[in-house]
Amino acid sequence: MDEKKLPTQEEDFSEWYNQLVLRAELADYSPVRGCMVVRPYGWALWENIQKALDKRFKATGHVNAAFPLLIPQSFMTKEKEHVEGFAPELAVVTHGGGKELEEPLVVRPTSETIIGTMYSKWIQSYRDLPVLINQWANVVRWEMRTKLFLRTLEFYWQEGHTAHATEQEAVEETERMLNVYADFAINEAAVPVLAGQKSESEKFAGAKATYSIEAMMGDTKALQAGTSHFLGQNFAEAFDIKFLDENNQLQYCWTTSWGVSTRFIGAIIMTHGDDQGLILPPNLAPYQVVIVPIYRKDEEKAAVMEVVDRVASGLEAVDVRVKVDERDGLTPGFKFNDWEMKGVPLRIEIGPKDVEKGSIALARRDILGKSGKSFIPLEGYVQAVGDMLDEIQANMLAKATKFRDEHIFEVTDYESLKDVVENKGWAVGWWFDDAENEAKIKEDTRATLRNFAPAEGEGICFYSGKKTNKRAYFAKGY
RNA sequence: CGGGGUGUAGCGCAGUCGGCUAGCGCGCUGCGUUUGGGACGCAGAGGUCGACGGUUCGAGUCCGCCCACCCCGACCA
Repeated sequence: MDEKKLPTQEEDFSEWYNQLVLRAELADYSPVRGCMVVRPYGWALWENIQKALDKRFKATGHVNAAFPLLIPQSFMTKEKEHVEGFAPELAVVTHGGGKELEEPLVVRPTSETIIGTMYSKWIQSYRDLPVLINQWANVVRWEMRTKLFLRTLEFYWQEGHTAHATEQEAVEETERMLNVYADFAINEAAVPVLAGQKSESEKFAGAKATYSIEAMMGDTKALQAGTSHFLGQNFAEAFDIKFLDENNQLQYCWTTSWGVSTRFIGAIIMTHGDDQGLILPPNLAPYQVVIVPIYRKDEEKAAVMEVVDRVASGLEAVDVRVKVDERDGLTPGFKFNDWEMKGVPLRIEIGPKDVEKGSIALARRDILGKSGKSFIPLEGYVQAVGDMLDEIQANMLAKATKFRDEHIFEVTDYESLKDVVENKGWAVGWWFDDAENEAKIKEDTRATLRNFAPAEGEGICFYSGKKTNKRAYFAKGY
């Protein structure tokens, strides 16, 4: 095996992913099976995701708080569907301080129960509503098969939990946050997503309705990249979250919850990455620009570094995230490959020839080779680099959107659905909503109903032949 | 939990029929020459051969049991 190169996506997409995560230094395996260590470069990416989302949460009126990691086991059993959904994947703490606990504690797999408990205490009146809280946290779900970022025993996420006076408000909140996620995915991560409602069988344990954003990965499999749940009054009833309305009537609240996790990093990797490594969208990349200095002798080094420092500080002054690769003893060629593996959107090369000519060389990560390379005069480089980053961001979205659209196929009968999900990508078609039929398709093809698609008018279900006003996407998923 | 596979240096691996001092590549350290697409030379450091038990004059190698991890299925943000 050539250790310098990744396996290609073509020959083994899964192995390409595994090795890329390790070699780009995003994450590493932990001593505990199924857990992951997020390395500084991966965490920096997560921090940028956090910033972009958090800004949107604040802009829509939410505030952050922190709820505890440990939850009394009994809390988990209060909402019937919630227990059933999560029972198989709970980690339970039975001992503390050297003694067996009277009541075991579960490590949160999500926080509806503990937050619901607190909300019942905090909410008395319609004047207390709505409550719009988010928390950034880690959660634990005991998964059987794990994969870095996509499915690990412990993962990091944000979970928003809101309580409202009316059903309509809660439904609006659910949709608002779904749109926030879609906006974030498209405009920050350059990951085109399809937002829609999940089917009954795919919805969150305890929810009335679940919505998701679905992204297409480079192997055409689907990845649920974010979810938003309308919880109705299920949790309000289970946790006694009540308020007095304007008419002095006691009512249950309507609640929602919504989350995006470190899994989203997997979505970025598999949406944009190529055989050379990661390709990160400029808006989220830990380093937007890397500068590789080139020189032979010490005199050259001094002259080159003078320009390098000037270029770097000029960019930093307008908040471009810049890394100067000053590592000694590595050839420029090695550094080019190294930063390509790490997905830095734009590379600037500065050598003696550039110093002499008063220019710098730009190489964009989204277009490899000569066609992605350009030489610009030092004069006005700040503007040029900024424009280039914008262009890369836009190009990445356009490319990913084109790829996705080319791999979605309209189906009108079951045979063509089978062919599409097996060989081509995603299928979309008229679907008469029926859980049994959905299960049969899943069993037959291993493809699942990802979410419902926008539909106008009526059509004939590709499976049952029944008249329906719904359309749905089907695909194999992660 | 079912099926398959692998455990030898930080990583990837070789180690023949049981044989004496366990090797190779990458990486790592030092020095020198290099540096515009994955540099080279020289000198070094680094090992409870997954664990336990057995067979044997002798076990990385054969036998037994255990453990861990990976891949494929059932479940999943």
